[in-house]
Amino acid sequence: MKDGPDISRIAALIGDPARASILTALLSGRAPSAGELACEAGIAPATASGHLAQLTEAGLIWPHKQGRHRYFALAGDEVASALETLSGLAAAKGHLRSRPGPRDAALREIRVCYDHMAGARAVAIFDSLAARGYLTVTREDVAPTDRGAAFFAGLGIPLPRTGPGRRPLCRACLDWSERRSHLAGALGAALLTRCLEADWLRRPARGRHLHLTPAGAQALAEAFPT
Amino acid sequence: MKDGPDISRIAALIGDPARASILTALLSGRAPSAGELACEAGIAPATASGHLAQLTEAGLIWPHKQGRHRYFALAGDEVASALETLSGLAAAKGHLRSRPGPRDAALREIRVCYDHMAGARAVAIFDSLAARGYLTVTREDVAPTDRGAAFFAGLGIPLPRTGPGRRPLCRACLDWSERRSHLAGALGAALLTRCLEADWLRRPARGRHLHLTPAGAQALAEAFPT
DNA sequence: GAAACCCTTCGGTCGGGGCCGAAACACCGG
DNA sequence: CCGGTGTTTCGGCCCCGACCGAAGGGTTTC
Repeated sequence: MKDGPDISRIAALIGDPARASILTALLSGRAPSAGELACEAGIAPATASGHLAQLTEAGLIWPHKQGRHRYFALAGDEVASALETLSGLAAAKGHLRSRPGPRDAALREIRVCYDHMAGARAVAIFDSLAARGYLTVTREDVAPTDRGAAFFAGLGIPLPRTGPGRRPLCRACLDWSERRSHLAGALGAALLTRCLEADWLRRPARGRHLHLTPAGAQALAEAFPT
Repeated sequence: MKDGPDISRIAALIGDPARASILTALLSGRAPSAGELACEAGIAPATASGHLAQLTEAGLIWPHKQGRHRYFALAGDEVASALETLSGLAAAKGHLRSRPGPRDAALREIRVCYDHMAGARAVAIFDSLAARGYLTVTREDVAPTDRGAAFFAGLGIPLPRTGPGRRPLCRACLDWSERRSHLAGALGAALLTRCLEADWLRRPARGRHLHLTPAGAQALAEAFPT
């Protein structure tokens, strides 16, 4: 009914919570893969694929295919500036993210992030590893030390193989509830797998929750002292 | 899933076509009533009322009650700037409004706007009135001259009464298809009523279209020469 | 007080679109 | 050629929310 550019089409794209999560994740300047973005938004890869297709077709993001992966970045600074302007407006009007609810508390404690652990407990594990010299943590990179490799072997986790075309061994993933890093990458995935297999953690049929068993609480406290 | 302001809530508000129409209408700086905004967005008053409540609660617009009417304005320049930024982004990405279709052409020629005429024909009438000195048009106001009053009386349209609490006699309404003003207000409404009653125009049961009868085409051409 | 007018609330309908699981498709390494 | 992995397509479910008609407050004019 109005002339001019169709403001509602683009606003509707940003208006979906999952797509907004994707866009704000891209606002950091990184170029994550489709799967990582799905994890970030808390949705299944299939759903994320649909969202990414919409955003790509609208010209808001640019895909960059490389091997099996597809990495995404914001299409330009015009997009970034529009997102920032909206953020400023939202902040000015006092519309903050959902305040913590009852089940939100459990999520903040421990949950699945893609294929590794996240939440307060995961951050504590990361800190413990770093404090005892099992990980070398730089601004850009995370790697296990020799002593760290031995420590993981003692937990029944041999270091996953590394190489070109394979998944990075370690990554630092920013935890949204803690605003600090937890362990991601192939090693983070192996750690979660080990915890599930040892029945330290159980994952419900649905959702991102993780249930910490009593045995798991004790084992994790011993393995990762503060 | 992310911290920070909830960008998606506000974007979702702007993302609905009806609400976007309302907001862009307010972007002109006018303060239309709820009914006018409903007309602008092409929705029923009941629906518009719901949208306006949402926008008000979100702090994007400010209501101003006056008598039976409720007028609305944008809540501030932050809102306006966010809308403009989105417009710019939409334009840059080539997302224009629906391209003119077959029935869109008819709408651009002549249509109903609330309770008066709009479109190319309505703009031509407005220009004709102004050119012949029947209307005094200032930047802020429109008013009929004495000669204009006589002219309208000759058409069978006595000047509607004016006064406090009553509808403004004349208003200039910006035409979206022509980007110029047409005659609104009580006088504009009376003109449309006269045209319908003289069977110069017919309005279908639904939609904003107006059908110009042959007699109407002749009568309007005589009454409002270019 | 009655009537006209503007706006809102309420109930109910309905369509769009987000979501997931499963399967198909691409790509890599062996 | 064959598993492992990342991504997309497909089919179907389901819920949110936009929409309208009708009825109910408020307000102004006669």
